[in-house]
Amino acid sequence: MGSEFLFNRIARDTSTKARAGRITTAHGSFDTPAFMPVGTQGTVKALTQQMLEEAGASIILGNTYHLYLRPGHATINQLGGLHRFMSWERPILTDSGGFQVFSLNSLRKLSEEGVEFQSHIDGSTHFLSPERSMEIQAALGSDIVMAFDECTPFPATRDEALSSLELTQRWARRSKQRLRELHTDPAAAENAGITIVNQTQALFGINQGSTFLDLREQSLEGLVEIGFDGYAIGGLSVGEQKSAMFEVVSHIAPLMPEDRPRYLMGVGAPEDIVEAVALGVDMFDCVMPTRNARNGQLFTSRGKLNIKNARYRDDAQPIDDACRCAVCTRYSRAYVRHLYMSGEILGSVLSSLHNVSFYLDMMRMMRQAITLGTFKEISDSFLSGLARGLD
RNA sequence: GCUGAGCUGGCAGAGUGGCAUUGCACCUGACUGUAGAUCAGGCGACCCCGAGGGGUCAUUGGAGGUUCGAUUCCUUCGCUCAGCA
Repeated sequence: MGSEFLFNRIARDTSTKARAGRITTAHGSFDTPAFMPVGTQGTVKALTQQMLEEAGASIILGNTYHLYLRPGHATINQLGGLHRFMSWERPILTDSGGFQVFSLNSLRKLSEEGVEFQSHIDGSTHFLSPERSMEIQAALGSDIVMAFDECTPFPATRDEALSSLELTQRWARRSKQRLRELHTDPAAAENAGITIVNQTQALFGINQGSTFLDLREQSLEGLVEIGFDGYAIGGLSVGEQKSAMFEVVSHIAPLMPEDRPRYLMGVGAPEDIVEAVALGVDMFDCVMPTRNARNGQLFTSRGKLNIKNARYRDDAQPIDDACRCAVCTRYSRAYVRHLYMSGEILGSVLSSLHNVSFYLDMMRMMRQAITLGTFKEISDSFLSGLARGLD
């Protein structure tokens, strides 16, 4: 594993820690800093794969937990893996199920071995472990596999954070061992009932430690010792203050191996992503553009806008006149609002397309600025635009 | 014309002597590795302030009555619907 997974650094900003690069996988390459739209159940909600391609999505997320429960990883494996199943030939990263261990905590029982949990769909009992998560992700054939971790709940005492990160550490080692085994020992895959559909799956380890900076360092050292293709910062945006989140990112990101991708999991709002790019983060994912779109909240270069507000009833302007996405070049705010007020599906479709396009354009803008050496000016101006508001 | 059933917020629809319930619609807000096309709050008028609330008045088709107190009971008028002439 990892033989065809590459991270090439292309440019580095001099006034910040921002960096631009290119990641190569078995399903092609994508440029960083990158935003990965979240497609939990084999679909980025409300968008077709063609829309995603046209909006410029170069990698998307899938989820181990959800796809394991439905339709089942064996089914997807038999159909040729997740790429073929959902007809998406660009890279895919799969989350390990670790986040569901956190968000579905009322339905689970945690042990050293793994997590016993009840399906949120039908209440049936299942067991997820590092080994099981690797089997599922191998069956799905994603290009980037995430180690099975425990997303430490917030708030956590220092002792809780420590024992949580140590568990994540042991699970990280087991994840690596099992994924390697599945890839190098044909009998192992066969015994697990799966076919290896992607020979070059990269594996990322996940940094934990809550808001304790020394624990974050301890976690990172342990992960680097095991050795991963990339490193993720997990356990943030789980209820802590934003200042605490950036304290962690600004401390730990620069300590992460320079020659490996750095991935900040679950973040975030546009301004959060810009700030994290400036701290040297390469990859992001977040449900915000898609979930908020379905709930009528749209992102613009002048801050966010709730399209359901009465003030947009007669507004002939595009959602964002600075946006050149397929929605903004064709439809008015009044029309999109009408779709929402009427409960029409197209409202969610157009809003999701706009929000995802907005995020992807923002990433493109930052990549270009880093390469041209203008990141500081461009990002400052972008942030002040967001803060200016629509009035 | 007779008989019966009704009339409650923008709409629908509970309540049957003591704070007018709920849904829809409408108005806001929230959402960060998706148990979420979800959730939360507001929704008669006017006034006050320390911005958290506080106060006054009105209100269940109209008018009257009984009662400490009426959406609820009584009288009457109006309107709607159904059946019968």
